[in-house]
Amino acid sequence: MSGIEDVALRAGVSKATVSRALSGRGYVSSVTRNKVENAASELGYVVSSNASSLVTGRTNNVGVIIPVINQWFFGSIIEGVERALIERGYDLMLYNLTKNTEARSRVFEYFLVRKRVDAIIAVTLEISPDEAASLLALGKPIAGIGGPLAGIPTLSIDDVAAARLATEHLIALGHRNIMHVGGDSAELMDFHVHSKRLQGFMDALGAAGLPFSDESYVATHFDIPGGYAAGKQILGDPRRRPTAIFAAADEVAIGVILAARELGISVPDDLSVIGIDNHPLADLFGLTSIAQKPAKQGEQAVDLVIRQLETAGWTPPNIHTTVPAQLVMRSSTSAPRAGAPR
Amino acid sequence: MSGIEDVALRAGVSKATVSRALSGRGYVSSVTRNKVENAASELGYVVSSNASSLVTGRTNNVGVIIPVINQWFFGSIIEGVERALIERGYDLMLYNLTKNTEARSRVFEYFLVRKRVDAIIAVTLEISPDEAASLLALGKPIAGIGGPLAGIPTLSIDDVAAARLATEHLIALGHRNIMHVGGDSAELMDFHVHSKRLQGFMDALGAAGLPFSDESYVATHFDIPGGYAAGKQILGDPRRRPTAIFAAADEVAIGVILAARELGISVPDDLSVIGIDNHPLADLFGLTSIAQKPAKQGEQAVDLVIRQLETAGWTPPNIHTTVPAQLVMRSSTSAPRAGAPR
DNA sequence: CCGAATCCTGAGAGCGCTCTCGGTATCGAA
DNA sequence: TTCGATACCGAGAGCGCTCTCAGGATTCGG
Repeated sequence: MSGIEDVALRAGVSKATVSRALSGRGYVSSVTRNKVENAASELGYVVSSNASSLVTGRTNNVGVIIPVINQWFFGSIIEGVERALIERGYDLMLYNLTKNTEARSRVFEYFLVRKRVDAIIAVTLEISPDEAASLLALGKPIAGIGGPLAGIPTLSIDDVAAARLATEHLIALGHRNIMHVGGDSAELMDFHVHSKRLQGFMDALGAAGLPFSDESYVATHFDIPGGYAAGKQILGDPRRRPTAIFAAADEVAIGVILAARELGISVPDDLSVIGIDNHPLADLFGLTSIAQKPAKQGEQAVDLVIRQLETAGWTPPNIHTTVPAQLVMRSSTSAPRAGAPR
Repeated sequence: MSGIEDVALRAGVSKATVSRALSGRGYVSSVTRNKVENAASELGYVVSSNASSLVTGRTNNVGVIIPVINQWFFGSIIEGVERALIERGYDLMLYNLTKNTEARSRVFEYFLVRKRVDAIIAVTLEISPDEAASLLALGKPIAGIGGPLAGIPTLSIDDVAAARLATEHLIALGHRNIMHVGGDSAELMDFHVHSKRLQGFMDALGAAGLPFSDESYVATHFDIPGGYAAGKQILGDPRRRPTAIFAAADEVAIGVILAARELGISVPDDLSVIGIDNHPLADLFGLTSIAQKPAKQGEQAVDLVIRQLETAGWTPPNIHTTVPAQLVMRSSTSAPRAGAPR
């Protein structure tokens, strides 16, 4: 591996000039720049990012902490973040922070601290005050997806509003007997998503003068099998059956639809179903949904940290930014059957 | 940020001793080690990995190149790789290498080369000879998932054998009219998976003396909607309808099942369906499948590169390793109906 | 035509570590 | 006692860059 010295020699200039020519910082005549570039490519030279980081203090790495990878929402975020980072010349260091406390503390105490990243993007991170403090103490730009999170700029859809929007859609269609299938709030990785979506559901019911009881709500796993199980449970008893279900996520909604189909319950004739996310499978199931774009949220989070990094003194304007979420109507929702129980 | 000097001062020892104490290399008395550790934690000191990398030449980073993130197979690999890397003290740098040639060449020419990673794990990477050469030229340990790939140790299930196993299962049940729904071989990211699974299908048919024609095979997108579309197409015409379908992946198989349900075709009574992967949703759909464990493959790939990194002179024994794949029987396959068309 | 501003380049210090090398202390075997 | 092996520690070189600083060349307005 050839070093900067070799390039300098070959180009007949000094190390300093090579550095300037290749990094684009400082004055270099175009003639010299060409010489240097030629020499560099002839030697297959490429700057050692370690050496350069050592003096500049910049690593050109951004750490991403994420609780799950293998789920549409999270996978999309990673894709968005990666794309945006590479485009700007940064590398992505991935930390999959599960509930596992051992690996967890390891990441916090060991990896993130080692001056390996310039900034951190934390995705739906449910962190303890200690952990938050240690993140902040790094003095590095941080952005969160989810939130709000004390002291950290975050962005997400307005979960309460989205849930209310979904519920209101059902109410507007004429439904009066609506149930909610949400996430299990015992699950760590939720950033209070579950409780907020439940809240929005309750708000909408309340505003419409509809009753809410324990019977109006079922918690389950946040995936298709979870929705399926909940669907089977809810729809099993014909007399209790609601005319509409608001699922807290499209995966859950799809599970509900599958359960309904299996029970011979027609969607939307016998049962309307709405979810949140606008998952790629929503189309296949004709699922009405509240759309959000996690990949875009990832890009925005990158913006947030990179801007802090590159424009001195800039700090994010709001502590929490709400990104848009809109109703996408498909065929899983309609007015309840005329003779439906109320 | 305090440096090693500060710790040395506070502990009353030299920089060299601090380095030894903290890195665990070389002789340090336990008394001294304690002093150093205390001083370090009191100061909140943590070694600069850049400075250390600069002299050791090791970054403790492993680059992972992967074509997709948001799919079960790939997401699981990332999870497995990440877990295994963190456990061993390495960080994961993620490069999502799509077909997009711009970002692609960027990763190859710019990122990977910059001495930022100690090793590379390439997942189902369909690379050009040039790209392969540039990877090898880095002189860094590489492992691939998929393959085989010239000059690079790889690991994967035996796709031909897995496909044959799936097909043989159908044949053994008595099916004679079997179709295959596979991936579109025009898609870049496939490492010839599609053609290999088709091959295994053909092999099995041939061995059983069953005919293969253009009609025996449909290519589609490698996901649930793709399987659904293919299913609709295949199952639409009752007279052409096979008694069994071998789908090249569980997502595709699930799509086929959904299509069948919609057409009122009973699985497995009217149609047997088998896939490959043992996807988490396979259970929900009762899908018989050939199981593989991508997360484990990820861990094995990590093993491969880390061992090369840490045990001098060690090189991977085989150029390509086959990992096991087994039949998992569920309820989507059975003997064909007695009066079924042959 | 002169001084100031601008452009271009090189010498060399130093980023924060690790590692070699040499020196001292300890200890068991000869 | 002597000697070699082993344990422990410090001084200082150097990893491969970037950046400051100083100096020379060039341009330009007055």
